[in-house]
Parts: sequence; C-alpha cells; structure tokens
Amino acid sequence: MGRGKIEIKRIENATNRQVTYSKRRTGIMKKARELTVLCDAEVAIIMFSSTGKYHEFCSPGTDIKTIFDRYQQAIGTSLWIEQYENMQRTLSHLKDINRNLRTEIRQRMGEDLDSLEFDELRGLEQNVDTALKEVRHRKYHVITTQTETYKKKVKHSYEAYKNLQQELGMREDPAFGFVDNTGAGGWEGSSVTTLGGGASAADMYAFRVVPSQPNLHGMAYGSHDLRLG
Amino acid sequence: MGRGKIEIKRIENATNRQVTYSKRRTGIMKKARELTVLCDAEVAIIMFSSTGKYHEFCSPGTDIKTIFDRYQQAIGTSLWIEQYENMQRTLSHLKDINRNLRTEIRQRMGEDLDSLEFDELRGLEQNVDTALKEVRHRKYHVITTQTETYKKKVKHSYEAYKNLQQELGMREDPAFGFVDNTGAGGWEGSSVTTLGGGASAADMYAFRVVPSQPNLHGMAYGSHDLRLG
DNA sequence: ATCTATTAATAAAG
DNA sequence: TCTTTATTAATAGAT
Repeated sequence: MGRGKIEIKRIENATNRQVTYSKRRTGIMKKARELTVLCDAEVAIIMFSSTGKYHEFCSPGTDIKTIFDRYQQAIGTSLWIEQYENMQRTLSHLKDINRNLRTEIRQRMGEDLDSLEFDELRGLEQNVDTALKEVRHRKYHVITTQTETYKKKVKHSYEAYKNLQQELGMREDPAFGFVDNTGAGGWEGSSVTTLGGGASAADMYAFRVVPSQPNLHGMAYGSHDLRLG
Repeated sequence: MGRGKIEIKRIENATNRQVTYSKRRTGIMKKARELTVLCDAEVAIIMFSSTGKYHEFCSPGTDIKTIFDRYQQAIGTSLWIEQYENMQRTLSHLKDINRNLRTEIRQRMGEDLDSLEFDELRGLEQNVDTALKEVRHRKYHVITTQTETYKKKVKHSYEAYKNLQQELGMREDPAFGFVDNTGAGGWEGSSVTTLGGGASAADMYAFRVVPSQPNLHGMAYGSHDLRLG
C-alpha cells in the first residue's frame, strides 16, 4: 500500500526506519481505537521504538494496569501476584524470626525472664554459665597472646637500642658515651605479664573499640536498643 | 476498505461485531508483527473481546512481563516496581539484621569469639556475668514461689482430709473410724523446701518443657541449630 | 509535514 | 468460519 511493495524485514536506513515506525505506529493506534469502538473490546498496547521511546494505547474507560491484571487472571499464571505474596510471607516470617532472636538475646541478658518455666530457666542458666567460661577463656587467650607480642616488641626494641649504642660507642670517644643500662634487666622482667586484673593490664594497649563487623541492628554489648531497624 | 464505508461506532449486531472483531484483531496483530520486524521495535498487545475472550501479541525475543516492567520504568510511576524493590530492600535488610542477631547469640553462647577485640570480650564477659546472676535470681524466685504454692496445696489438702475425717467420725461409730494422724505434723515439715540442689527439688513438679512462645528459629536453650529457617 | 500512486485491509455477500 | 470481491484505508517514496 504504497508506491511499491516492500519486504517485511528490518529497514536498514535508520531515518526510514524511524519514519516508517512513526507512520505505522499511528496506523496501529488508529486501528486499535476503531476496534475498541466498533467491537466493544478492551485493548492495551505498549510499544518501544528501536531508539527506546515508548508509546502506549489503552481503551478509554480503563487503564493499562487494569487490563494487565485482567490478563494475568485470564492467563492463570499470575506470576506477579504470586511472587508478591511469596515475598510478603517471607518478610513476615523473617520478622517473626527476628523478634524471637531478640527475645532470646534479651533472655540471655537476664531480661524478660517472666515467661520462662523453671526447666527453661535451668537450661538457660547452664548455657550462660558455660558461655561465660568460654568468653573468659578466650579473653585470657587474647590477653596472653597480646602480652607475648608486646614483650617481644619490647625485647626487640631494647636490642635495637643496644646495637645502636654499641655502634655509637665504637665511633665516638667512650668518655662522651651514653649511660649503659645493660645488665639491669629492668625492661624484660616488668609487670606487663600481670594478668589477674585483666582490665588494668589491657589499658596499657590501644585496643579498637568499634566492633569488627557492621552493627546493623544498633546493638553493642553494654547498650541495648532492641527496636526494629 | 470494504463494500462500503462504515461509521466508527459500536456494531449493534452481535454476530457482525464478533466477525469484525476477529478480522480486525487479525489485522492489528499482523500490523504489529510487521512493525516489530520492519522497525526493530518491541510491541505488546493485550485484547479482550466483548465476550471476554483474550488475545495477546508480543514481539519475538521478549515477553509481556518484560515489556510491562520496562513500560513501568519508562513511565516513572511504577507503583509496582517501586513497591517490589522496596520489599526487596527490606528483605535484604532483615536478613542482615537476622544474621547479626544470630552472631550475637552465638557470641553470647561463647562461640565465634575470634573476631572480637579484647575490649569487646571484656564487655561481653561482664554482660554475660550479669545475665547469669539475673537468671539465677529469677530461677530462685520461681522455685521459691512454686514451693510455697505446693506447700499451701498440701496444707489445704491435709485440712480437707481432716475435715472429712471429723465429719465421718461424727456420723459413724468411733470404734470403726480411720486412724488419726493429727499431731504428727509429718507433712508440713517435709523436705519439699530443700532448695540447694535446684534440679532435684524441681523434678518433683510437672514443669512444661516446651517454650511458651512458638520457637520460629528452631532454637531452644541446650540445642542450637542456627540455620536460616 | 504533505502528497499520491500503489498496495493492503476489510465489509458484505456467498 | 472461510472465500470472494468491490471498495475504502494505509502507507512508501517523493517532495
């Protein structure tokens, strides 16, 4: 229906393609409008040109979303609604789980114990007791390791100092040398190894205070805000 | 384009309307297919006839849901996509929180302590220590209360027995009466009040073993399976 | 955009 | 529903 027959295949010339798209799009929209009027039908059309522009048609008296909902009901496989409801379920399930996890944490903190029966309390007590031993053991391990490391550093530092001093002594007149602390052993046997107090020894080091993992639920040992994020 | 020009208005004759719908629908689909090929466009069409039957067209290489998603993104007011993505975000956030809660619980159980710095360990230790005291205190309170209740029940039971016995004695010949244990006080002073052992006293009662709240994350004090539900 | 020769769609009938 | 065919509608290519 033009000055010549055309083959139905992709129009290579971009301008021609664009022009044809425009003309034929108008044609289809007109046909769709006529169909809705003549035959009392509902029609929804969505089109994207190769350049990404979008055009739509929809029968008057309704909208695309409505037609799509109807379409999904008709086709049965309401992928969307199903997916949506699935997510809703998962979400509410996760919230329940979270609430229970928070409850467990509070109970492990010695709060909200009223709802527990005696047997549960006994189990919790044993559990927390065991945990406390574990934590203490780990704390001891950490402080020991760190103390060892510190002692080594001190020793190396001292040896480095001695070496430098000796080197200096060989180059300068001994009469103007530094005072030599060697032999007193004052550093190596210092009180760094004292462990009983824990805290007092720890304060000697510069420990990190921020948790090593992102604290997404706004909770750290010591301050406990248990609201949902 | 027929044996005569027609007015674009609803076709009243139902048969004619149906025939026209069928013909024109085919026409539009053909046009859509041609447009797709000629102009490298994406087209989605959904139609409902007045009788409720549905027909669809979709460019090859894609599907209606995809085109619709794209349409919603293009139109901006993608109520659905937005809602969907919101849910997705909430879901992933909840999962993160969940993971952290589980980590905290494990650490409160004395596991997974490797990632904690000394200061964190110290805080955790103090926290768990305090919690342990709270739990013990509560446990003591519960066992005491329950023991009191039990003692009262026993006492009431005994008094009821005595009353019945007295009534019986007034009605029958004393010579055929029951043996009277009154005065021995054997019940009231029994070992029920023994509390030191805890467990041994508790075993006398029928405690509930199931938690009072639904345990959605499959976890109870004593057995700890931390997989995601 | 507009024009128009030409093809395509289709209304009515069979 | 399918075909036919007279007639109108759509549109390719040019301007």
